[in-house]
Amino acid sequence: MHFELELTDSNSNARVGKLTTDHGEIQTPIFMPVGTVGSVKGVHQHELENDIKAQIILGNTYHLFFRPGIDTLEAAGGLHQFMNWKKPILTDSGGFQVYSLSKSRKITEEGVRFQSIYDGSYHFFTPEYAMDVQRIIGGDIIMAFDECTPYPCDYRYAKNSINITHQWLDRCINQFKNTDSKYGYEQALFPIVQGSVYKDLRKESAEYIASKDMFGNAIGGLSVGEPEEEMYAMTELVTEILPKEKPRYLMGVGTPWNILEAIARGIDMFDCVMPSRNARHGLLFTWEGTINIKNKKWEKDFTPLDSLGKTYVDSTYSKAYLRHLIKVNEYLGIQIATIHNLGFYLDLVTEARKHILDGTFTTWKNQVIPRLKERL
RNA sequence: GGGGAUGUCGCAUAGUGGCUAUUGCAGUAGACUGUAAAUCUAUCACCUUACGGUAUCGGUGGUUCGAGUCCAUCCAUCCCCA
Repeated sequence: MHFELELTDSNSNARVGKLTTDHGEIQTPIFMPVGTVGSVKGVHQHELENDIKAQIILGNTYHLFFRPGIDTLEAAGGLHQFMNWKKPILTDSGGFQVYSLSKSRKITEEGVRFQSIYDGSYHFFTPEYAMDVQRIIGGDIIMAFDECTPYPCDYRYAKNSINITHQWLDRCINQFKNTDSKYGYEQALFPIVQGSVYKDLRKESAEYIASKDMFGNAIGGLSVGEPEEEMYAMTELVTEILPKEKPRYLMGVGTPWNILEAIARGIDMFDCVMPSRNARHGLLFTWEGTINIKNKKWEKDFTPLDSLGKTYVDSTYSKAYLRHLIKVNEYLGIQIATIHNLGFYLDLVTEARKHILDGTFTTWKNQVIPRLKERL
């Protein structure tokens, strides 16, 4: 795997780069659609590649571990083969699910004991096991097993938590180095910075993570409910510490404007459920603002779904038609909305990339954000 | 012509004497940030920004301290027999 930093903006920390994996190249900054259980909900792999123009997607260790299970995934030859997605995949470690799903979980230095949401069975995940499972799933990029702290989170808890996350990281790295890829292509392990909204903890964590000299680095524990300003401040602080020549991934972010602000602070990779989930719920992101397509005002609006949108659904279907499909619960409505939103997110980062390259990023960003925030 | 049944807020429903008439759907709006989410929340008779107020169970009349619920009658719809 190889990352080439092509250019850094002169007016901001925004960067353009190219990440090369055994499953192809990724132009950064990039948005990675989330495909939790072996599918990006509502769309075909064909649409993902050709219409949305996704360059890499996510899979989730926690959910895939339970369904279909690692035996099936291994027998299938890994997730790429199983789902017939030939481009890169990144898998999350399950650390976030242990935080967001388990009511009864016990975190110790050894690992996490938690109850499955599917059948109530008890499981014990360790950093080593999280690596093993991710070897089997076979993502090109795999994530360290971390603890994602909630917001708000008191200082003592956050401080203790980064210690555990850091210890776990060492064990992840050991296990990662002591095992091999199962399917003949390279996998890269990304460690994760934590530290809640505390500057000194973020700094300490970022320095620790940077010292591990891994292929790329991630920032976790943000966009969990904290004010946007805090999220930006933490991102800024951490990106100043993380090495410039390695890709930086801000986990779970975010709104279109969050993404542009984070790009300005030196982030290269994003993932978020928002475009795909909100599509299913009828909320569309466009260059002119967000649209709640379920609103009565679109009932007889036969103009194109998104006149500035670049996917074929944007010009093929009208707002009134999509509103109708969503209102009557037709699957096609979800499919169209998801293609639109994910297509828009990919267009967003592509435009950002262009503007970084031609030196107009900051002006463009400041111009476009107020419009993105409009409610149509 | 004879006999029977049923009428509850757009639709469908619960409710045989007692406190704010139930629930679902539809409608209207809101939420959603490393996805247990095609989900969740609010609202959903009328007036009021709100607090709050006024109604209401096909119509009318009656019994009762009190009626969606009991009685009479009318109206509407459906079914059966001629």
